[in-house]
Amino acid sequence: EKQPCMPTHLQKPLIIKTGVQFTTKVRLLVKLPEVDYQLKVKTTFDKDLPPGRVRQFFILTNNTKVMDIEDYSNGCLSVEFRHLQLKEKKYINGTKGSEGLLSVTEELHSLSFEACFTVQGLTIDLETCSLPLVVISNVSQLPGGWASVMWYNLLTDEPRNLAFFGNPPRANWSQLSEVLSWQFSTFAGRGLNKEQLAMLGEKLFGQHASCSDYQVSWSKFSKENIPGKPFSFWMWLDSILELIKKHLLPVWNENYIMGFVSKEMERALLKDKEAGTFLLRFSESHLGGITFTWVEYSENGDAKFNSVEPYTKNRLSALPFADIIRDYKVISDGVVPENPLKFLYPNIPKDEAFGRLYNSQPSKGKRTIYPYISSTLIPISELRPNASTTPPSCQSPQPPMTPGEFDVLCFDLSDMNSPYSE
Amino acid sequence: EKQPCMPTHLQKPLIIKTGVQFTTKVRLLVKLPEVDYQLKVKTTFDKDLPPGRVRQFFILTNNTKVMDIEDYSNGCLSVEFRHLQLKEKKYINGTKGSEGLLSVTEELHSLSFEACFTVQGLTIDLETCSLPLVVISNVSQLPGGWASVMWYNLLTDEPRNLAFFGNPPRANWSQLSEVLSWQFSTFAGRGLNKEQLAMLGEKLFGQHASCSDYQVSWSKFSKENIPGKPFSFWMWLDSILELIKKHLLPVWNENYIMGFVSKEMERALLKDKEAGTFLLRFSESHLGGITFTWVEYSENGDAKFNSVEPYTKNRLSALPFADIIRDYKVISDGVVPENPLKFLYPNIPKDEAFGRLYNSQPSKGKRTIYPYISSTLIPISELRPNASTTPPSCQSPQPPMTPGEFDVLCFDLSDMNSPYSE
DNA sequence: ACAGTTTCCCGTAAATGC
DNA sequence: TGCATTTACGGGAAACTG
Repeated sequence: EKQPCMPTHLQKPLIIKTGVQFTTKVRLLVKLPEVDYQLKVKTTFDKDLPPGRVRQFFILTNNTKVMDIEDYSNGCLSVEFRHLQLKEKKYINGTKGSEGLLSVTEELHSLSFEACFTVQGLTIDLETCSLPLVVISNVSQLPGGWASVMWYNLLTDEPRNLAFFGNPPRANWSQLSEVLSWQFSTFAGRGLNKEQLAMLGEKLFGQHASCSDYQVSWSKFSKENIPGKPFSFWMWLDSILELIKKHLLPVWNENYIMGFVSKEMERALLKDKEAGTFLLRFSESHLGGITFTWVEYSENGDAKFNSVEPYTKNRLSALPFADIIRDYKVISDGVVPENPLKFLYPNIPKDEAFGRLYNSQPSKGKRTIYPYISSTLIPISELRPNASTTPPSCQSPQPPMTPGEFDVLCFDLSDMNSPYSE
Repeated sequence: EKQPCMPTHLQKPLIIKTGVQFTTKVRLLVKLPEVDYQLKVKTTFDKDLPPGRVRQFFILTNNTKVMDIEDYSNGCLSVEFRHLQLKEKKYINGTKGSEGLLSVTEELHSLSFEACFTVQGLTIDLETCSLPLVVISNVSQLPGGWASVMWYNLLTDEPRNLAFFGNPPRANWSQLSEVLSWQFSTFAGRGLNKEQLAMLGEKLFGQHASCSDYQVSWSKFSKENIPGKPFSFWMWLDSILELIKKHLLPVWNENYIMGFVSKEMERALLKDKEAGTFLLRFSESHLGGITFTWVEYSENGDAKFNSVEPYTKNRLSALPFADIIRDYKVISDGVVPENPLKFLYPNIPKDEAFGRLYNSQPSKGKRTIYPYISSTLIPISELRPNASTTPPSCQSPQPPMTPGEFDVLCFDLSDMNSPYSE
């Protein structure tokens, strides 16, 4: 019979996309007394799934079963499976299972490994399996997958509780906020500070005290929409993470993006600063948008706050953000256009902050191809005299998390790579 | 034995990409005397290829072989194969064939259909096959594929000369230019006029008389690079066709793009026109670029011509071309920026020509999301006083083609669809 | 080293399923 | 009908392969 091995070590639980190759490696931790013959390891996906599961997958490539021992890296045997690919097993029996309660990214799967060998007349079966895996079919499901992985790692130490999302526990904000910050520091190179986390907490809990440690439900974190918005808290936050990764990395890493600031806080900060002082803030109303807000003073000394329509990935791929800040102009009726952005909050001269980050030269540079006049895009806003501006609401909270530690024995599922594993 | 059928009718020879689905339909033209049993048709790809062929493909899907009669549309039997997919047959025997002379898009393939039935004790084998097909593995090979299809259609009536590109004939410019114009009228809605074709002829033949009917070799048409350029004549022309299809359709269809004009001709046309008169021309130095050139006069009355750096698909997807024309500004040292484009050659006021084609309102319109100031991109050129401009060379020729007609008999390969068949 | 060719796979759009 | 999920495949880039 099967000799169940102790669980398995996996740094980063994974998200696997059907049809996309992934790699996994298993290591035998016990030293076998001179096993000469070829030791075969078989990988099986969704091996022990309870029947009636909604979706079930299998490994498409013929690498499914047999593999011989290869590496003697640090004295122990290991196998690496490459080019594995998942495909859905259609119509397991009749129709799909029932639990239509869970969404695709809440459904947890696993990859099993088996081997069998004989030592001194003893037949030994080894078996181990990975931490829970999320299977998606389109990259558009990645954010949902990440949410699941985070929640699982944060809230359980069980190595393979595939039913975790049947009744997921709540998270303390102190834990959750730490994980969120960790996401930013891992993927964008800089985590979230206290003020930024406070704003996120306010978004989840409202204006309540940021001192007590509220609990967040899984649903509130990633399933329910934020009141009045067509997306959940995590979808919103992840869209920002993506925006940073693709378009704002240097600016983010220089800490020039305050980012998570309520509009009320924003005004409080800018009020009384020098005219032309601005700060950068992520849009709360649209996914993956960033805007800048600057302060001006009318003749009677009243502060006036202006924000541009948030820039999203499409706009930013046409023009890098630093260049937008450099070149932004406001036109008011035939006057020579002027850039209203002068000082990055609290008081850093714009070019001093962003100078190194500017890309295309202010139009002239950029080796002009001989007969042509070079041309760049300039972001402009046209203000009509009667333009009134009055921004809306505000919020604030704080963070912690520690990924589970996993034990190791016979098998060490030491590494598993898919494009989505970090 | 096989009863070879007469060739086959195929409106549009095809380009098929491996791994991408295509559809084909075969029709039986003879009325069978009450065939009750199921008539099976088998499709085979690259059935009779000479061995040693460089690449060989097969139909991946299990739809490969059997299909029963389905449609009685207009009284005749037909089968439609859907979701067919091609995959390369690797290592036919040992290494690939030898003829490394032909490029992938010059290699012609074919799709065969076979059926067998018995009438009144007579066993009849039917067989037919498609016109030559080009197989590609990436859309980046499409332009090359189109070139082959055009050349084949233009220069032979043979239904399946798979060795056509072993020694491809030359084309008369009178024929070729007609095909080229036809490409534009088919895919972009408007063909090429005499002047445009004359410029293309000059590009191929130099300044020579455009009256005599020069011949163009296949190599010169699509394989050799244009002297001094890193692309062939067809690659260049096709890049423009693509640019039009994706970004310039309305402007092209309104006939506002002169497009194919040598720089010399351009100057001759603009000289003496009112200041601010401009015309639109495709870049000859870069793939898929369009520029505008306008005329100005210095104080002593000398004409001065300016062209912007050509806009390519990336820029145009950030900002539609009509809007670029509307908003383009030139800045000279602190002066209020001005749009130098006033009249579309010969003398149409800019807004009269392009007014209907403008997209985003001149910034203001576009329902501004409440607290935000809307913003648009404006293309600008910054001129320094010492900017000198002097454009280069010029050329000119003319067009004709008629796709072959194909005969029909037993089988009528009536239709064949792939995403690339028009 | 490199050029021609294929593979890989994201991200959008469309199709499908429920 | 609408939403959730999958499929399709263009397009850019990496990997392959002689």
